[in-house]
Amino acid sequence: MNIREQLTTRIQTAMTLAGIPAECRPMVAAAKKAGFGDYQANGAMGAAKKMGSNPRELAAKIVELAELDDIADKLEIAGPGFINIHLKPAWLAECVAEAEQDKALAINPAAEPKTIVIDYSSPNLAKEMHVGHLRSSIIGDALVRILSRLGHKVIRQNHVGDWGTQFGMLIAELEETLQTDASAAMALKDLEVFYQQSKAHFDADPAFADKAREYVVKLQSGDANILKLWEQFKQISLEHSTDIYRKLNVTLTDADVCGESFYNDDLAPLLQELKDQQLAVEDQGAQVVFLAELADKEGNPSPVIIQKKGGGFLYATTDLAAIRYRAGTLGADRILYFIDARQSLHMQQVFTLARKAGFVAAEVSLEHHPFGTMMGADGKPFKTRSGGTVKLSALLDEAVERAAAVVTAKNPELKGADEIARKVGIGAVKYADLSKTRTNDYVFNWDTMLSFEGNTAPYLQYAYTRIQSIFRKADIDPNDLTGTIVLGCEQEKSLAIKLLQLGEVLEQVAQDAMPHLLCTYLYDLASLYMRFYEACPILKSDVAADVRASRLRLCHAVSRTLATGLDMLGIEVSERM
RNA sequence: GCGCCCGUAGCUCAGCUGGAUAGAGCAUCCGCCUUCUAAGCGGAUGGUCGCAGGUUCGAGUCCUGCCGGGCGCGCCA
Repeated sequence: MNIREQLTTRIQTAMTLAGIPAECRPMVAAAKKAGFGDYQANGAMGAAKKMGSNPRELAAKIVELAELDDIADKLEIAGPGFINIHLKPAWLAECVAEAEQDKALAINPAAEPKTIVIDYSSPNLAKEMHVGHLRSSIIGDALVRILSRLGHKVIRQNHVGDWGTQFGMLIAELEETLQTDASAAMALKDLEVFYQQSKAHFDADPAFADKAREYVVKLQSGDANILKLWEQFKQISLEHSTDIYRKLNVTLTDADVCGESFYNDDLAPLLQELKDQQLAVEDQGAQVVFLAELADKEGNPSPVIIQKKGGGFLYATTDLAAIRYRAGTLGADRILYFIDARQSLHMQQVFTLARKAGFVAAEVSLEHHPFGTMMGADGKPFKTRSGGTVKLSALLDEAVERAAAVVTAKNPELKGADEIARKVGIGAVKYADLSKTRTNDYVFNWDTMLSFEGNTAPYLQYAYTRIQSIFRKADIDPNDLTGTIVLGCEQEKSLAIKLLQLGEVLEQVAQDAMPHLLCTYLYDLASLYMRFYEACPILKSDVAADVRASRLRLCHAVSRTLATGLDMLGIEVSERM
């Protein structure tokens, strides 16, 4: 089901019959205003310009030739040559009825299913997850869910930081702690504290610092004892992350972890290949690739350091190994990176070099989908009151607490309030982020996100429960509804059209990795439902049985669409709230 | 210095391949509960789309310059 696609096909045909060149698109879009019909085709004006003819006359010709009798009531020409399309309520009703019954809500699966690798979350295991990991985790996970539902093969890659010099220090500290403390789990209960403790130890005690450095070397050379400690550390740190993912309702599991250490053995051969291709050259003792593709105005090429003076590798090296693995071994058609906008240059370098070195074929799409910084109310990066980094676990706990306060204040007798507060609180945090344009910075505000007014998760969740309440009241199973859907009034028709647009929206979200478009869609849908709810009684005694049945099916289509849409954003709904 | 991103209502944000009178929510004001959850709905007020040019039938959207803000720019990741 895709109204826009159907209209596009048919109007394109009419345009061809009218002698319009094929490169002129029909430009079909949902109507921008209530008075302009349901959909509009704006292609006549562009075509007329190209052909040097009169746009209104051309529009008239297209209207005359277009075969839309089965789906449209009338086509009108307005302004300089807009074609306004009024869809047939009976046809819309049929389509909605089909979607309401269909397991997949009549969403068209992707025409060509692809293998899509998604790199997201990727915390540093040396430390606790903090707010800086929030956006990548939830935006990336939303795309995982959406692309999966469209029928793509999605491979999650949690590129965790589990390697590097800091691990020498941490392992040395862990070893010492284990001599007095019984368990590693206890010692690493608070990763942040442990990190600071080791750092202080490292700075204060030269002997310890030497040991830390020695352990880095031992780790890299594969010393069994050191590796065992490292594994232990990794394991416990990963459990922290997994806890966060569960709390956040993010689908990542241990199976998706493919961290920096995974590529260790590949780094030296990779460098050798770059040297063999004469891409990497020695410069000031380091191995560097100069990319003319990213040169500045004066023609100075952009340098990428592949190997440090001392022989160590950098994250560019690891990222190159990773991208080659993803394109090659994993067989990706698209590789999506959900990484902070500040790393744009780095990503561009990696992409450019990966192509140049032949690590990634031209057909494979490499996409950095950057996002902005999370800001506090003061417009500066979000921090604790004392200026520290906000831990993700603390943030999520606070979200649930605040949601509990709001929920119990509104509805003191609510049963299962804890579970509902969890869904509302976590949903609010995620939705606040997902609903903003990804590339912009956004202002984090508890009151706004937990409000039941406006474009928020609680508003959408409430719309869903309101519908469930109707089904309870009527004592019916919404899956067993029968009867014909009839779109008798404007509110019902607008609602039906919106319901049928889910597929269009998902297609665009899948293409541009912009989940806020889905949020906007769901908010529009919920708003239209609320209007319908006010205007169209369902269970009242004076409502005829057939009207009641029709409206119940509409309700069901809306509740399924809301639940499915929110699920694709990783947000849960409740039967009551 | 160079590069990338951003600048839309008092605040938070939309605005899709250039399209019709630039839209929501909050806040402010006015209405609507003997009626399916008023956690809602309807209405009003509020704009030199940072500034100046340009491209064209048409620019918030594309191009150039400027102003203002953020971020990045070879041995951290």
